[in-house]
Amino acid sequence: MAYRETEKMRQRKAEARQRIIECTWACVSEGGFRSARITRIAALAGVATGTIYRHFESREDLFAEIFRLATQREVDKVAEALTVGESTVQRLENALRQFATRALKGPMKAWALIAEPVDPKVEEERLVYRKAYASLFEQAIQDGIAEGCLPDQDARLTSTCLVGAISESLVGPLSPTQTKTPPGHENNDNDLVETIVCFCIRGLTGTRS
Amino acid sequence: MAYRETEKMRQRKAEARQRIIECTWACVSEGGFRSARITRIAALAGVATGTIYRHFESREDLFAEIFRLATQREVDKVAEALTVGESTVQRLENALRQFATRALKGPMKAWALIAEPVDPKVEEERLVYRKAYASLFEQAIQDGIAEGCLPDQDARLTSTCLVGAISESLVGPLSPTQTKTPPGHENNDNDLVETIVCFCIRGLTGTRS
DNA sequence: GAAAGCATTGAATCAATATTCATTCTTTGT
DNA sequence: ACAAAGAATGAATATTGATTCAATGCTTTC
Repeated sequence: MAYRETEKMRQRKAEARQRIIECTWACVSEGGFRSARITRIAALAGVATGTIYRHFESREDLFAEIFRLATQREVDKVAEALTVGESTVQRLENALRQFATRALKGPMKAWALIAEPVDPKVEEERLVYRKAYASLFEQAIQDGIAEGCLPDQDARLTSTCLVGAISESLVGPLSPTQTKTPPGHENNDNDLVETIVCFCIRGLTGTRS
Repeated sequence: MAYRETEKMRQRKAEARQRIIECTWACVSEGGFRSARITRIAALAGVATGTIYRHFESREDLFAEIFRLATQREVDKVAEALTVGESTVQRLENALRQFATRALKGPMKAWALIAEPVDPKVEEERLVYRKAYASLFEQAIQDGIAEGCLPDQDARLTSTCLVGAISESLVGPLSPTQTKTPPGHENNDNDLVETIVCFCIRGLTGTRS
């Protein structure tokens, strides 16, 4: 026996894997999943196409992993936002605002994660993460109900409605075919976010606050 | 000159086209767009694959057409529901309920139209029709604002929120991987619909009605 | 019933990349 | 320095249905 995997090698491989992940995300951020070519990713990462397949089973698996990592970051941000605020309602508002604002800041990324047509394995991840968002909201809503600041409701369902309402109302603005704000509507984004948040909070609270 | 298209022929062609459309919709109703094979459609319609291409430019075009027809039916139903009811709010409730109820009645069809990952040309149609739904709601909301029974709001955006909230909360139940209601939850569907409608109406009105 | 023009057929072709794998290069332990 | 064990390479291959088109069959007109 003359070769055994050493720490140095393990690290080098990890770095390659990391580079592949980063370059894939770079490609996706630029044009979504569909247009991200393995050859391009390999070139960017400075490896051969074959090497990618030592690190990931298949293109779909690679994409699923990228999706998972990227979305987890977003979920974490929302979870974090959900801890900030005096009242439960404020915390929810904060989280919704965070979600929408971040999406509008990186439209192509958000589109890829929220609305781009993707292959089954990635779509599966998407469903998982939609549930993850919904679960975060669900918990907060249940807290709100317990505190008495939200009317009794099926928290699971209404949390899903929140996710749907935000996502849908962002799809138009995010859509890569019409990403540019028409002139004279520059700080529309703020109004957009506020209207969505307002709708959502009303949906939960049933008040005009 | 020995042949000119005659009425009889025109009709025969129209029938073939119609049959192709119906069989395509049958396939889609069964497994969505992705799994609808041209060969299968041709076989069902009793024509050769090549024939399909005299009636439609391409698979995508065929699908886009099928999507248009199917969705238009749904839009019409919603539009119709929107005319029934004493008050604007009741009419909106009615329309939302119609949308959700019909989707739950044909889960695979609804999934194909609302949530299945589809090719660009079909996705384009989907955007068009989401706007169509939103426009219907938008008009009603504006009426409501004018009448004073809805608070002032960006009708375009809140209508989009409605579409998003319903669609999203239906996606889970519709998803072809988990179409069966778990035992003991048989008439969940009604509660589901009512909760969604309630959320939406609250979102619009800001009251607990 | 014959010729001309269209429609239909479906096996063969195409297209577009993801994926493979024989070969080459690197690392490791003695 | 050498051999053993991996790792990396990237040109060649595989895949998968959609799409084409030469051959065949129907309709129509005279």
